[in-house]
This record gives sequence, C-alpha cells and structure tokens, in this order.
Amino acid sequence: MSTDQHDPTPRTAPARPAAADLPIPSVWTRPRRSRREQPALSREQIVSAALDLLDTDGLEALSMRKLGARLNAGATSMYTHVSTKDELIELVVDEVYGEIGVPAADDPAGWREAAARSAHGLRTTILRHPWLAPVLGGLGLTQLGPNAMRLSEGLLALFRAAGLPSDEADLAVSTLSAYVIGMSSSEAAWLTTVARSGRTEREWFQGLWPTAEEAVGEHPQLHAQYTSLRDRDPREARDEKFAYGLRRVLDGLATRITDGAGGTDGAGGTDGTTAGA
Amino acid sequence: MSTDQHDPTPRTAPARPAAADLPIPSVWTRPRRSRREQPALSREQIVSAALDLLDTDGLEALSMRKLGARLNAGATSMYTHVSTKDELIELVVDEVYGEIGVPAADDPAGWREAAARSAHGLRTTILRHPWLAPVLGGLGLTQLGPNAMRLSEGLLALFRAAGLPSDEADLAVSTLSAYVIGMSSSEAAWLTTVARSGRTEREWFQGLWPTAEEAVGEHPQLHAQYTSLRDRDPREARDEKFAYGLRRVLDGLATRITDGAGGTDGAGGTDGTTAGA
DNA sequence: CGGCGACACCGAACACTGTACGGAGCTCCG
DNA sequence: CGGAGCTCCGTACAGTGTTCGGTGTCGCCG
Repeated sequence: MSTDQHDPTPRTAPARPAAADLPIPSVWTRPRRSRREQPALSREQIVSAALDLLDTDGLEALSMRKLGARLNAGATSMYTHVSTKDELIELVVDEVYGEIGVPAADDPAGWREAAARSAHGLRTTILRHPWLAPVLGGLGLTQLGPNAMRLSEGLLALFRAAGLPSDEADLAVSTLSAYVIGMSSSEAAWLTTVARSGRTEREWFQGLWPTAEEAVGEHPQLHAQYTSLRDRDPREARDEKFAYGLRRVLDGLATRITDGAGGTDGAGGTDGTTAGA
Repeated sequence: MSTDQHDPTPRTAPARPAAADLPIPSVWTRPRRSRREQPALSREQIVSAALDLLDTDGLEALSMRKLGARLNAGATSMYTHVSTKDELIELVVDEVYGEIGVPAADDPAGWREAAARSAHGLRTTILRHPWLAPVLGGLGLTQLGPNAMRLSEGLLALFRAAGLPSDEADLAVSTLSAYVIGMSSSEAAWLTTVARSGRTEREWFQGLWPTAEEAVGEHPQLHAQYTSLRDRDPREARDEKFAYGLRRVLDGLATRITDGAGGTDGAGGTDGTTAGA
C-alpha cells in the first residue's frame, strides 16, 4: 500500500525549535503523507475521541486542549471541523443516541413491550454515559440529529400503529421520553456523585446516613422512606423504581389505547388548567 | 439611633485610585459601622443575589466575580460564607424550591387534584428559572435542602393518605417528579435557546422551519408532526403537551389507588426486566 | 485598659478554560 | 509557475474557580 495513514508517530514531529539548532531538515525527518488525501483529523474522529474522554473522565474533563492532545493535534485544530464546543457536544449526544435500538412498529398489540424496550434502552444509554444528564437538561427533547430523529420517528410510528392519531402519538412519545429522561438523569446524577467519591454506591449511602438522618428532621414520611432504603441493594432499588414508574406511565398511555380510543381524553378532573403556587 | 446599617453608599467607596490623588482620608470619609454586629455579607444575601443574576442573565453569567461586584464585595469574599460555587448553586436551588407550595394531605379523595397542583407548581418554577434545567440534571431528585424536603414530605404524605403503602408512595412521588422535571426541563431548554436568539417563540420556530424540514428528511411521522405544529400557538401547545402527559401519569398512578389497592402491581407484561439494546 | 485570638474581607496569583486571529505548509487547478 | 484554498497550529485574550497570605476590626479575657 502507498498510504501509511495510521502512522504511530506524532504528525508534526518535534513541534518547533524556534529558529536555530534544528537537525538539518532532510526528507526523512519531514512528516510524510499528504494532508489532502487523508486530512488526519475528521469530524467523526473528533466526536469519538470526545465521547471517549467524556465516558472515562466526565463532563468537566472535556476541554478542547485535552481533546487535541488525545488526537495528537493542536488545541485549536478542532475548530475547522466543529464550530464550537457546544456544537461538538451536540454531535456527541447524537452519536450516543445511535446506541439505542429503534423499535419496530409491526404488531400493534405488542406496543407496550416495544415501548418498554425503548424506554429501557434510553435508560441504559443514559446510565452508560452519565454526563448526558446535565447536557440533556440544557438541550431538551427536540433534537435534530439523525439518530435522535430515527428514534423519534420509530416511537411515533409505534404509537400510531397502536391506534393513536398523529397528534396524540406525539404527546405520548413526549410523555414517555420525559419520564425516562427525568428518572434516568436523576440516577445518573446520583451515580456521578458516588463515582466522584471513589466509594461504592452502598458505602456512599451509608456514609450519608448520619447527615441524612439529621436533615430529615421532623419529616416522618421521609424518615420512614430513608430507613427502609437502608438495607436494600441500591442498584436493585433503582431498577425497581424505574420499572415501577415506567409501568405507571404505560398504564396511563394504555387508557388511551386499549380502551375505545378517540374519546375526549378526560379521565381526570381539572388537572389541566389549575396553576400551582 | 447609633446604627446606620443600611447605608446606601458602597462599603469600600471608590475602590482604589492606585496610590496618589485620594481626597485626604479623614474620619468622615471612612466607612462606618462595625463588622461584627452586621457582617455586611451573609449567606442569604449571597444566595439571593446569585438567584437574581441567574434569573436575569442565565447560568453561564453567574461567576464569583460578577456576584461579588453586585454585592460591592471582592470576588473571593464569598468563600467565607459558601465553600464552593457548586454549593452556592445547591443553596440557590433549594431557595427556589421554596416557591412551590406544599400540598395539603387532607381529603384523600382529592389526591389527584392536589398532585396536579404540585406538578404545575414545579413546572412553573422551572419555567420561571430556566437555568434549573441543566442544574437539576446534575443534581438529581435526591435533594437534602429544607425546602426540597418539605415538598417531598408533603407529596409522600399525599400519596400515603390516598392509600398507598409507604414504599409505594415513594415510588409514586419519584414517578411524578421524574415526569414533571423531564418535561419542564425540556421546555426550559427550548425557552432558553429561543431567548438567546432574541426572537419570539413563534419567530424562532418559523425561522427553524426550513432547516427542520430538510433534517426531517424521509421521516413521515416527524414531518406530519412538525407541519401540524406549524400553525399553532407554541405556548399553548406546550401547555397542552404538559397537561396531557400529566394526565397520563396520574391515570397510571390511579390504577394503583382507586382500584382495590394492595395488588401485586402487575398490570403490564414484562415491562420490568427486558433490557433494551 | 491592653493585648490577643477570631473573623470577615480582599488583592494577587495560579492553573485552566473557550475561542479569534494570523500565519505556515501543503495540494490542486489554471 | 503562481495563486487559491485548505488544514493545522502558536499565540493571545479575556475570562473562570479557587488558594493563600495579609489586613483591619471586633469581642473577650486578663
């Protein structure tokens, strides 16, 4: 082959020795391979390196300089492929959206299982990349990346196939996503603080106990809740909590699907309009 | 009176004119009032100034230096009252939690309206302080601040009074909160980007339209959804979307309350365990 | 009443951050 | 052979959070 595109040595060799003392620039010390036929830095490369950095070191560890270093590139070289750090993060977010399988819309009767599968998929993705939690909070559900769109489209189709009219399918997707993102982000935040402490989830919880017990003060319900959590496997408790809420959300959606649909929604009382204080 | 504790002049007067030209330091130009009996800087003061800054200029505008300037104090003076910027933010978050009314647990039959009221309260608080969205993503639901605890306790009591056992009341509260936070954060994120553009919500949406139409590409459901949103009042659409999801969540919780409770949960199929891809 | 420890405040400094800009090296097209 | 155009990068700027040493002032104790 004529291309040596994965050359292990840094591309620009010894940087720049000011002006003098450089060891005779010969053909051999010169960097090889053109820049044109293999630009050495690509958007995908940058995005995947950023993802790596985020997953291993967390959100605040991602800096353009560190990212550049990891790619044997200068700090500002990224800006020819990505216009801003925020844009880069949006790209990375869509990248991880790609991990979530798109549900199949066949079998209308199986909508519930399919929706549950997507929900769990979204959750595991968030837990695998906990830095998503604050980022999603700043980005919202309305994503324009191709992978996010594929997923939305699939969910939309799923609820359409289950019998909802198109407007309501949108509402249903948002409801489900909001729940999953809300719950999973909270878990991710918890896991992040635990991880930062270097302790296990259980150790951290028990270390927190004295503080919590005092803070819980005169609140009997909270106290009961905390004590009952004390001797449970935290991870199992989280799994169960997520599953419970998911069942409730799906139950709520089911009232609009399995019943004679096309009703005026209703079901509740005046939930819709009463503003809270 | 001997104390002039709310002196309108800045405490450190004209900052510092280098070395010369200062107008003869006499007894009269000296700052009055002791530091001991009115420390001039208090935690509450700092927190409320920070809240102000956050509400008017957004999350990234909050810096210790700007905060200090607003309080006529040096940048690092905050650190005697607050150990870290993150801690400060936690305090501000609990402060805004205080805006949300705690539900009353009397009248078990009215649980649904009460829960809906709390949900709307949480939502309006998040929309009033949109910087909460990314912050909550990094903090999770488990808050130890007094106001957050008051609210949790109230919600817990509400579901207990409605007939749920204590473990399940916790699950119900989490479900509801996750939905509300997920949905409202998404709205807040949207509003933040809109606000940054200086346009109205409608203008921004219509300006986005060409891009969106292209990005939507081959996805028919998404296309339909976007076009149907095109001629609606965005704010009304958001309100309706939130209300719809809230009804669904409350419907789902209702299956565990108004029915013969104490069942084995069930209702769905295998929602609980199937992991997603 | 004098001294002293505690305390609130602050200026300077450190190690970083995102990014604008100008220039260097390169390749391809005319 | 001369640009045009592109990628890459060093430098620089205007910030950031936080540490540290110092300074002035207070209440308290002897």
